[in-house]
Amino acid sequence: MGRAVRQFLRGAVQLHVLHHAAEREIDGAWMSEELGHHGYRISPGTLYPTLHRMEAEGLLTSRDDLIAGRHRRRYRATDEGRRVLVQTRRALRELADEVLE
Amino acid sequence: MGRAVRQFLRGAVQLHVLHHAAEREIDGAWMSEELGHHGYRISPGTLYPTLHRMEAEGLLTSRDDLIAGRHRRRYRATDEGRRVLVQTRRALRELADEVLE
DNA sequence: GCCACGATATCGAAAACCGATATCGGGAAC
DNA sequence: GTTCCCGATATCGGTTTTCGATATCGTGGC
Repeated sequence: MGRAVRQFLRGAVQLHVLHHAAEREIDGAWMSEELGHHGYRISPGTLYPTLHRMEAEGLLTSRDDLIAGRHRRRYRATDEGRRVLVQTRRALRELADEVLE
Repeated sequence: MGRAVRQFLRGAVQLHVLHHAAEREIDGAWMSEELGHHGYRISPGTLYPTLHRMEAEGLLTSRDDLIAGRHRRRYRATDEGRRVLVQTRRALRELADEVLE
């Protein structure tokens, strides 16, 4: 897959995160696997800072969950995150309308 | 508009460029205006290096056109650029299918 | 106590982004 | 024909983001 396609997918990572985090609690490992299924191949060194940024911007909240001894940081979308999700979906819809026949 | 939306749009800039450059000759100024109409607000310091990169990667070819005295670099998509356009459209379609309703 | 594990966090280098500024060539003014 | 202006493109320095690789951290098994 070319750089241009990867760059497009990278821009969509936050949309993907918000989409799932608005439905249920997610964590980094699950998100990494989920994105992998869609061919996103995002590295931990990109994914985790992205989650931190989104939390710092108020799009996500997190709590530290202990599961079978191992701790997982679980994220949910905030109200602001849901607003941004709506905006980004609208941008996606417009893009699709213009670029797909 | 938030950073997350802008980041999504930025990832789509190359898709937009390929979409138009596959139909007709484009130049930086026209592309900048066209993107502006869709709320993209990309700065020259990003747009021009992006066009250069895409040409260096073989997605675009350019010729230096003189129009009313001013020279404009006009771009067209290459065959490789069209292939990447198809791939990126496919990625967009899958994304829309997953994230919209 | 010590080690292996899995998830998360962080590191340093490379790439990309940005606003601002420089360049460049012809037209207009005079 | 010299000077100034204008618009498009190119480039600059600083900041942000990405990346693979590696470190950290807490628990359970031994």
